[in-house]
Amino acid sequence: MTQFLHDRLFEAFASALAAAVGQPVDAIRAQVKPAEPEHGDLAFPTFPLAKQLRKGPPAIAAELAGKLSVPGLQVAAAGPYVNARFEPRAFMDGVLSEARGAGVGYGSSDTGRGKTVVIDYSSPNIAKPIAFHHLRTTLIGHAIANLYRGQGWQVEGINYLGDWGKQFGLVAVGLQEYGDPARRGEMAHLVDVYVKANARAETDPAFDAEARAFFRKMEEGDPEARALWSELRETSLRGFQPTYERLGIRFEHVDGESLYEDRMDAVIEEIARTVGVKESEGALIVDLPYAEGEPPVLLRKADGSTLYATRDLAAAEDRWERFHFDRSLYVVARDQSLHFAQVFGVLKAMGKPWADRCVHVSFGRIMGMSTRAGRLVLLNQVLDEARARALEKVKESAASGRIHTEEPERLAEQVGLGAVVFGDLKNRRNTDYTFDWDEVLEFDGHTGPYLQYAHARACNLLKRGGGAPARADAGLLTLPEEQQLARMLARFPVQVRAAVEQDEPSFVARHLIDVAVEFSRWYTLGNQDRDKRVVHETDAALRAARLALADAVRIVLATGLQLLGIAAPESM
RNA sequence: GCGCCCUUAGCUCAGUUGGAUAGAGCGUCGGACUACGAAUCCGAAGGCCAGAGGUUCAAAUCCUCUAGGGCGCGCCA
Repeated sequence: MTQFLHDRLFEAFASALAAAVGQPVDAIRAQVKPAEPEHGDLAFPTFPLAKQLRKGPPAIAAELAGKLSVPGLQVAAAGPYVNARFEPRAFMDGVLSEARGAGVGYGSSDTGRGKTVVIDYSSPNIAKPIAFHHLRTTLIGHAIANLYRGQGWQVEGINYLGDWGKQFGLVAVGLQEYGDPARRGEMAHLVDVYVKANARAETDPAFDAEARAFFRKMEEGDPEARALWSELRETSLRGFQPTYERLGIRFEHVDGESLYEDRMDAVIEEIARTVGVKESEGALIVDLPYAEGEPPVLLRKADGSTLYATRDLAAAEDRWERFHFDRSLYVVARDQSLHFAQVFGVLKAMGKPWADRCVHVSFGRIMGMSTRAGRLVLLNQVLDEARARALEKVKESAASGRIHTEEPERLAEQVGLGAVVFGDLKNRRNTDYTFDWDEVLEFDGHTGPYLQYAHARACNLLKRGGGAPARADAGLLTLPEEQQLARMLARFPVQVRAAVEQDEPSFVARHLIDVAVEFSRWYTLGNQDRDKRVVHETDAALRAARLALADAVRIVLATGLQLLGIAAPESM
């Protein structure tokens, strides 16, 4: 567990404190906090001890600080706190060798070796519009998959298509009414028809009944209905593919609810046998005692067709049989938390020992989406707009001679998507965040392009300085900015681990900002003071040391961006 | 009506699971480039952490209530 430099120093401090206090390390560990920068790196408040020892916190802190002697740490009391500062030279040396020794991928570990995680993400409903809000499950799921892979997990990413259900009936029936034969193979056309059919069904019960009838025919295996279903599914999949490609997403599996149509009876039978089902108002339900007042789970409608809860139950079992997972994640909007509580509750009631390995990784809504003429904003529109805006910037930079690029279009794509992707992932996944077209496409401030820019500058420094030095004297890096930067670099693996543990990519996103801020500050010192330039003009040893630090920054930024699914161009 | 989640600077969000004077971006105002790349950096103004109680040595953080908002609640997914 204590594999990274920061972990080792933390543990050393905690165990020394534990010994001095005479308490178990576990209890002490929870008390050790990050310190305010001016006080060092780690802090231990003595208030809880004060009560037990009946002494004042400052006295205890002073006494403890006097007792502690830990290699690599400078321990000092400050009021009621015992603070530890990482011994600068050794710490800097440790950070540089750890990060540069690991290279891109720094922060990875093998803690997940032999373990399997199933991740259900993106999972669009076929024949429904792919709007901007699909971005969240897609990007969060992708980042989580990358994070688990980095810790050695076997990742089974599943794009679980909503390719079964009444909406197909709606589109099928809608095609007769609103379809344009010439546009039959177009995804946009399907969306068009779906939107119209959906609106029609709201007010026209006869139309709605037709759609239901069509879906029932699908379930019964009617060849004509199945042929149309198959065609619509193909059209949709073709329509999604370019979006996944530009985001760099590939799924291990593309499944669909349709996969389980012939397992419905078996699942219902098993539930009937283990949990018990009953009929209510013509429908088949399972009434769980798990929570008073919670609504029952519907397994089968009065007309005999099944519901998505039934299919999710079958899917969960299937995933267990296929992967014997240690965790099974469902990256789905929080709107559906009741649904997953029900599905997991049924699995538990069925006696599935793996039921508690299933986790609903929920995320909040994107508010205020109906900007621009009250229409749904399509995902590709946003990505295209981002690329177009980035292209303007790229052209400006090229015109002013700041960059040279052979492929401005490609760079614009990388930067534009970087802005959109980071704009989403920087938010904690559970917050409902407000969509603001201008903010998502913003390239100034702490954004995706800010990280990419910092990375490009680090790359450029290495280019100017003749590459990353093989050896460097860490003792020469004595500027406060350099120390602060080293701190941020050392915390990167800790943040990555936390991100995996809590399925929270924003931890990585926000930490990268901290790294880039410290790097930019350090870098800019050289504008005023040539002696503080990274590529020092006269002192070769200092230049090597600073280039080594820039190299470590480059590694952390590249690694973090890769985890988030954002490109890291070397020049921009 | 019942359940879940929110409310922190003008706006958008952090706040390491209870610890030191509450932080950042945008916006506003003022500075720094014939450049180790200004998509950058520095400074300033801006907060009764929705409100009221409570627990604690210590509360933005935990508990209760109130107000405001979002979402869900058997034949959609």
